[in-house]
Amino acid sequence: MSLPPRARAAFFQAVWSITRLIPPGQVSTYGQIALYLPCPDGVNEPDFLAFRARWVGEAMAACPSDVPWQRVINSQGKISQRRGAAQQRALLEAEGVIFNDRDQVDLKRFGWDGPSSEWLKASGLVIPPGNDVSQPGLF
DNA sequence: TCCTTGACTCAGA
DNA sequence: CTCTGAGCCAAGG
Repeated sequence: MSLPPRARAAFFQAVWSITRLIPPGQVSTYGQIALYLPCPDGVNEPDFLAFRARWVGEAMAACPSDVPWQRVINSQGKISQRRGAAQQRALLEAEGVIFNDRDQVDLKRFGWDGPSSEWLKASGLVIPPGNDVSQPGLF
């Protein structure tokens, strides 16, 4: 399977749009953002489900300067290791996000609830089951 | 064309 | 809690 350039560009744009909604002092995860994105046409559904979170990571690696990329971390509540990780932590701490002694953020406390159902509907994105109620366990 | 690397996540041990 | 393997994509050398 392959992700056509147009679909890839649209996927990245959607990732960035959602990321821009994350308020300062809160964080989201690659997997959480992926939940709102539909499987692009021509893409194998099972493969999409397995790789969408990684694709969100790819989108973050190529994001425009107006995207608050620092607010997206991994599902363990940690900053994914790479060049720039230290800066990401510094930016988050400056916003009030607290890391524990294992370099993790408490997603129960700092995790973002996600876009409103109205926003998702207006954007043509996926409204995950239970989006109207909080799901502290997932994020 | 082959090989490597990469901002992921989940289940199992 | 930590570590590994599976999933098997996309870009660049």
